[in-house]
Amino acid sequence: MDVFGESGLAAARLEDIAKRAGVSKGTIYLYFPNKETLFCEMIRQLVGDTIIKAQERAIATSASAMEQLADYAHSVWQHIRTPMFEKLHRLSIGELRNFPSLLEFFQREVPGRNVQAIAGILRHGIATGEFREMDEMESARMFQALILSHGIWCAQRERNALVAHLTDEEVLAQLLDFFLGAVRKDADSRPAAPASSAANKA
Amino acid sequence: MDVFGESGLAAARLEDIAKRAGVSKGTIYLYFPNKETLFCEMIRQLVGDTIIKAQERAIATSASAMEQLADYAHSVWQHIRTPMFEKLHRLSIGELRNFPSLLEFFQREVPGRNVQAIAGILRHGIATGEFREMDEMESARMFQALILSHGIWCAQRERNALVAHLTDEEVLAQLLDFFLGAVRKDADSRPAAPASSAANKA
DNA sequence: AGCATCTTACTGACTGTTCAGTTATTTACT
DNA sequence: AGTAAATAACTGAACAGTCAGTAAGATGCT
Repeated sequence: MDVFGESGLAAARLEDIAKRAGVSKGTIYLYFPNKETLFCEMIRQLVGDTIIKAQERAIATSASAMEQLADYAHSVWQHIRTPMFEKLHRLSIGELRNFPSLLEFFQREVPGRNVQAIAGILRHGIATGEFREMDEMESARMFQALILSHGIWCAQRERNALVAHLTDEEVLAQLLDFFLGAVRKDADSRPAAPASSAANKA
Repeated sequence: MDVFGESGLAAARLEDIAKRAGVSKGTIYLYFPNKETLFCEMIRQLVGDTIIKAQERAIATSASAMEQLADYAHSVWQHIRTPMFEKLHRLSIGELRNFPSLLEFFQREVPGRNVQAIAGILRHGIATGEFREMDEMESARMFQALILSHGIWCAQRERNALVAHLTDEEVLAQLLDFFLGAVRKDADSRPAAPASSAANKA
């Protein structure tokens, strides 16, 4: 990942990978038929690791939904802000479109699982009355969109004026705040039903 | 862009670019000293085009802030959903980190300008009382995060379960709905019926 | 135990190919 | 004729992938 993540699939040199792994180039070919397969196996492995880490993000179901959400967001944010995730994401954008099944796998397992988890918390919050009525999958997707974009921007903070003046903590706090503002049940509930989201006129 | 966008900087073949441009490879070297420069000039050119297109997104200042926002979102969404933008974005993620000044330029001119424009609309809406008090740059950034992530997901709709079941129009309507829910002033006299009619004016 | 054979893991020099960049030549226009 | 623009054939470096060879241990035989 050090090497692929630095230069992408095409520009990465197998000798560099071998050196980084402490073996010779020939050895790689004892385990992988070619460069592409090595690349794909690496992605698969790392996505696997990510899944395991995600499963460790235990949700304290005793807490309020808002606390659960904050905890979970914090945990996801920490993961998104690792160099590892940044590389994985960059490769998934730049290279994985040439490996459609792998892209599908990545999308299903990484953002997909996140959205599921968030949706679960939202559902809980709706049940307890902390959150307004809504399509929880839809809102969870919104959350994922917010946290992912901000993670990417923060990864290049010094080149990105949008977040250059903010710390990681501030960014997370802002997006949590914004999201909570959108899902929290306020003093008076609004008439806009969740089913009215414009799927009708089509 | 057809060729670079398909394979990235390293894997793109100059002969393919020449063929696509209807010239021979040598001709390219009459205009560009090398492959990297050609690539950078292309990005610069396309970002320039994007800026011009963005400036054409006239805002009818007579309309309500909510209508302005819906119109602007619609226009930005149309742009984000072009193959052109998808490629530009993919390259900006995958390749531009090796050209820091170019990345900075891209970030400033593309998402930066968008956020500025949205912030302007929000400011207007706050002044007219349509929107609640807020940091409008912050909220505009949230909007950008929402629309950008969804644009990327929709570009690979068939490989991405998050949006596979939704049309472009539905996605846009959902995210506008969500965003408006977060910035709209609540307890006031809001026209309840057309709240979700953002995408179906046409 | 001593020795021989087999096996596994690895190496790195080598090969063939691909392709960025160059140059000698042709084309087209004034 | 002169010259600017374009070409197509060429060159050389980089590099993916190969393979003959090495080394270290395991197995088996006396």
